[in-house]
Amino acid sequence: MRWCLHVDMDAFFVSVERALDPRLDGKPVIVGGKRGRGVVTSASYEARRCGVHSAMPGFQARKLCPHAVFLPMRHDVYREYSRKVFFLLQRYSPIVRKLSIDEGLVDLSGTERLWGTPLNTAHEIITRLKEELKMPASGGLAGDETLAKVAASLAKPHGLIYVPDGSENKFLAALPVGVIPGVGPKAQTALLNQGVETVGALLERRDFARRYLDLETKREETRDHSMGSETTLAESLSRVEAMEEVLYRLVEDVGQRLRADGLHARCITIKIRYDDFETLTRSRTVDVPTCLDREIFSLVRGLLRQHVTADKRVRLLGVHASALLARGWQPSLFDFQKRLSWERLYRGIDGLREKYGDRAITTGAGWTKGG
DNA sequence: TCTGGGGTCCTAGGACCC
DNA sequence: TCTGGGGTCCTAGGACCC
Repeated sequence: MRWCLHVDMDAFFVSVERALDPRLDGKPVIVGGKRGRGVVTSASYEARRCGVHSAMPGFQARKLCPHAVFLPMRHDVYREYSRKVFFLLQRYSPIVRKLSIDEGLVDLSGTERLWGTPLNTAHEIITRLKEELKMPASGGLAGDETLAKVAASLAKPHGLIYVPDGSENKFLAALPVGVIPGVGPKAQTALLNQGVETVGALLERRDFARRYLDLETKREETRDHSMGSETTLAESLSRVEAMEEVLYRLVEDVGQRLRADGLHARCITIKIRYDDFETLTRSRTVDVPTCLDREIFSLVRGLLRQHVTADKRVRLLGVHASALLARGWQPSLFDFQKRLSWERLYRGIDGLREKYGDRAITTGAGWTKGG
């Protein structure tokens, strides 16, 4: 029998802040949403009682919960705590999969000899997370990954739900279809219009079940990764030159991350969002994959000038790299030499930044305009 | 001073090729 | 005087997740 434990941290970013500053215990705490146009990233359960939830605009959260403690995001700190969490999970099984910064899947199959029944082990893990790391978590224990995830989401906060072998259908039948990972508001509405409200009803409709409930076929690990950087401007822009300066900073960020991972991108995309929230993306695929700021910038600048609407103000700009390759492309020898020296230069800059901070080297105006 | 930023996956149309 | 048609790549948009 296979046993999957899905572990999901409760209000993870808030919990990390509390682990570092116990004075926050018991108070409504909100991470993110401080800047003018920011949104809530994580809200403590005290804050949620006021109606605050993640993705809510900051100004709204402040209105609903003015006495909350607002904290800025500290990504590095959360990543460090995430490592601690997964280090603890790995004590209980050699097979632990990281699903996100605050979610993991522990395969407890065959660990009975070492740790006792999967249910006891699951309890133990949730308890240790709380006691050793001060990280409250919820768990779902089931014979299937999807089921375990659903169970964990229903166990929140700080609970554990166990779905015994053979009781899967009984467990699922009465639940709304929205509990299925991948079924969001749109799909839920579409299903509701067809008279399908619960997972049980969905299971009876073979046509829909195939589309939404394909629990068996697991996705292959052939993911075509992508990475990007985007920013909502504190103030919307109307001058193209000002947009280009922002774009260059985004390009630098993406280029640095590509080089850090030893990746080259074949497809570069620009994202533009106007004040009225109309959003467009325009992409270019290149023959020679690149990780060079100057090449990426030249592409996105071209796309910007070609597609930006002159009389509308821009509130967000983004640069994304996709169709990422580790190696395997064959430029001509001449190009290769030339590119290699550029790559070396950028890597040198990356190194200095890592050592002395992002402000150590800034690009001159000539580069910004030059492409 | 309304509506973040990091991603993945899917669909659909058109170009192009055989 | 008729519209095949399958496969792949590129592009754009959108749903969804944390």
